[in-house]
Amino acid sequence: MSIEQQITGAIQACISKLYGAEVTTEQIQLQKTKKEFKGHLTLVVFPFLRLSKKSPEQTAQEIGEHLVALEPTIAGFNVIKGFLNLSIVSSCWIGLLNHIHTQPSFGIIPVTEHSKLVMIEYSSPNTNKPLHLGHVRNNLLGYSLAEIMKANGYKVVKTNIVNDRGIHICKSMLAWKKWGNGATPETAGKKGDHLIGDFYVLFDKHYKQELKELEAAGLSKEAAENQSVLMAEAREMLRKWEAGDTETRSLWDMMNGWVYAGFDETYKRMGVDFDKIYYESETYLEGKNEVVRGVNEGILYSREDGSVWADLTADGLDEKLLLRADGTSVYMTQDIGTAKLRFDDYPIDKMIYVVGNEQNYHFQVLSILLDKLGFAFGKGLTHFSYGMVELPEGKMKSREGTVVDADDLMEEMIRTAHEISLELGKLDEMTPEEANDISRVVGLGSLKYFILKVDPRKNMTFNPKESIDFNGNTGPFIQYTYARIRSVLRKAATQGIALPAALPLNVALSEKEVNLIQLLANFAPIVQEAGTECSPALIANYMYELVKEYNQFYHDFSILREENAELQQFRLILSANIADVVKTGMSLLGIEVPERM
RNA sequence: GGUCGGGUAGCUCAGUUGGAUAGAGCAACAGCCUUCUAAGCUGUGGGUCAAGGGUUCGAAUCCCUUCCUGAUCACCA
Repeated sequence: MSIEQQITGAIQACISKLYGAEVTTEQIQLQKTKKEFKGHLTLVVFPFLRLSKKSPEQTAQEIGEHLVALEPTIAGFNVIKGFLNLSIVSSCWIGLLNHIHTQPSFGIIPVTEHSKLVMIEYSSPNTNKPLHLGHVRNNLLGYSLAEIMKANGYKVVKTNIVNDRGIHICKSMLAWKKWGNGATPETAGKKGDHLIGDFYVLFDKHYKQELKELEAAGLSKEAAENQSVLMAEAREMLRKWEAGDTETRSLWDMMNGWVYAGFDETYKRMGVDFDKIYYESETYLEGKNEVVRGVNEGILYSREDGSVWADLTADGLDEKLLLRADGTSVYMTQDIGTAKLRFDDYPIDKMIYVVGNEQNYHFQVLSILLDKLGFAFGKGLTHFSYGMVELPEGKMKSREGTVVDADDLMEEMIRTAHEISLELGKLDEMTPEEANDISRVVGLGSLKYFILKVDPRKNMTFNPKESIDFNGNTGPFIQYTYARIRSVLRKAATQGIALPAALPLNVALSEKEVNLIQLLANFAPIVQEAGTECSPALIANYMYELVKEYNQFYHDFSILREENAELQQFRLILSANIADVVKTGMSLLGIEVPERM
């Protein structure tokens, strides 16, 4: 039983005795006492005024007096307006720390055979250009959410649906054929995804030029687009691809292979991975059968031209096309097919799509359609909708060359971390390997934390000109705190200080120390909330609060120089547990922590 | 125009089922290394929580109106 539960019970008994009324635990607002006030837990007494028929101060006063008499764990109280601040005896807090200390899981729920299975789709890139900052946010959120769901006791399958077919891929292929001179990643000295991205841009450049010339010859914009030879060739290539033309397919295989090798490198650098990858080229025909079934069952309808539609006006939405007149699929149809495939492949209890908020409408429709088509999982699908990453000038635009490349960004962060570490003399006694590894951990930690600390639902601003900070509310600040604690613990070990399995309860604690125990105990509920709210940011902000508090403690109190042996042991155990929670919490964000930095 | 988000300090962001004097970081200024790592700690200044109304003992938080802003409303994905 937690301290809060114990106190809540005492308050219930107290209200019952004082006012002869039974109140539910929901009616008891017991919260952590604000820093400015004395005490540990605060009861808001306003809801009880109609019972006491007295002023807030008098009510708080009499409840306080009864509580102290009734509940031995309450050492004292003070009243400010309608707030009853309770002080809990030190032994209670040490008991709580002992409890945390002997439970290495920190509230992480183990995954068992009977755990529910959640599939998380994230990343989902196109194979015609390298990953950029938008993908970085997606990947970090997806990976972190997967870790958080695992910590909440779910079996997790991380999945990626690669958009590897379509007109955009053909554009890159065509440009390579026309102007590539047989370039490969090796001959060009470039990652495959970047090479393909360059050809995609090259196609666009030539296409624009062609349009300009046609328009100069007096054609309207629309007519020029219709007469474009380049676009016609790209479309022809797509037709050949769909017909299974051997030459087109092998070119496609080769070029996609380059892209995948590039993506793999980026994913590896970023520290994200997948359990199952779906390729659109293998799934895009799947939805059609479901749609045809939907027509037969009268859920969907055909028009005279043969196209198939869903009427969603009853749900307050529009009509939605599912099959074109020529029988080909659209995006929605493919997603229906992919969903079916996935549920055939895995016993999925919950499906989460990590996709930008620009597709809110799409997923609203998808959920309704899957439900109408009789898929039990349709209604319950979660669209983890996150906001855009914007530059100070607004959205990233590939045409204006303002797209922030994922590989460049990571390298830049690692390089900056290396420079700063050098300047601070942190790398002085390290081997080059150690120095590089710490730079990598710190640089990526900074980037990841910067992105994950923001509420995922909100758009966020990234200024490429101002490099991401390493001071203040940042990843390195949290990593640094961890490294400091580890350093103290190493020193304690060399001094032969042994730590007991449990601390004696009679050590007197400072407010700061109690505060830290309270924060530690908060980790488990935060992890839970991060899962239900789909918000790694909750964990990030908790981490910051915890280490900020710890750094103040570290500054104000000494650990190894403390002469009282029991107090010293208490501080070491407190510190060790904070380090463990930091490590665990950061791992839920996909961020590593260094032993020294 | 319809639908759905967002608007908190100069900048980037927190702010729990409605609770106390709205908090951090960055930037600016002023301090703290003979002591467990100064990527740290302490202090100063900085706010009409977009505006107005309502509910309430109590509103940044809930409701209504208005303003600004973003996304979406494709036979693109």
